[in-house]
Amino acid sequence: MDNDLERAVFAVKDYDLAATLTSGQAFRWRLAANGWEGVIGQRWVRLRQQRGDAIEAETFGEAGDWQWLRDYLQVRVSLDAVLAAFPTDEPMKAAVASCRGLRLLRQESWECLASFICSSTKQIVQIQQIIALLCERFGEPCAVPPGVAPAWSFPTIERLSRASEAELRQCKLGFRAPYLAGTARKLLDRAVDLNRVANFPLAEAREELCRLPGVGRKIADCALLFGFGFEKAFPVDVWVMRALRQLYFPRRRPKPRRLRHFIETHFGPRAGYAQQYLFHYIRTRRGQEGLS
DNA sequence: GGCCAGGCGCGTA
DNA sequence: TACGCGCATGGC
Repeated sequence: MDNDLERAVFAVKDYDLAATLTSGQAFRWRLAANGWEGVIGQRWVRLRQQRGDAIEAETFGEAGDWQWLRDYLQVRVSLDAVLAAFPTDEPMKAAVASCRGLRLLRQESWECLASFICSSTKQIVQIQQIIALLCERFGEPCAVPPGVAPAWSFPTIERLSRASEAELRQCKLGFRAPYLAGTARKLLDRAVDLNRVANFPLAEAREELCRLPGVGRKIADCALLFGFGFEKAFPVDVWVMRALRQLYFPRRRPKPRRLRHFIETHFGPRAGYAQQYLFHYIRTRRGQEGLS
């Protein structure tokens, strides 16, 4: 194998790489001395934003035509087109103004689903720790340049289905351990087939994912949005719920039914992007404007 | 030391 | 359909 550092540069517009990689959709990116280091598929990758209008990428070994990275970063998506699909209300304007350039990534579906099974009632830092442990223990080592921290691929369905609950608990999964193991086994048995889910309409895709242990509506929506490309999926976690209540229903108590209807009708065909802006906005304005 | 974290599953009203 | 609770673990 020809182990060389290969490099490419992608022209981008309205792309905030740092905000995107740290926005709670992917959990394997670390800021090192020479840029953001992570793993995509079996490849170690380093990314750097050059000024505002380019992303420089390096990998170690065969990079091929780099389409795998264009897909992951979604560099061809026009942010203008995304923002044009948003509602024009004040909360959305404020959310976009707070972080223009925030993007959605397109991750591998199994890794994305498994990552979010690990995420319930955990802070982002802890999710990163759990996933790092899983990769180190059950993944395969990646080729990395000399002097760079070791890196591992995300564990396969097959490998995690063979992991015992005790082994998973050692990765700090806690009560999520049987969920992750159970989901891996069900996928291995083809009781649920992720390749088929990709071609379903949103509601059916969600229903199918919810048949997996540890996967409810929120985690299903995260996987559908970040791992399958369903742009209308709108994951509601505690932060997004907080944003919706404070920004759209102040001093009211919308019932769950009403809230779901609002979400499905208000945010348009790219609601998932809108959700990501609201998530980032409410999390970063904590402590400001007297809001708790 | 108490509260909270990119929730889910299950029991109950 | 809508709550309430337990479930591990760690950051603040």
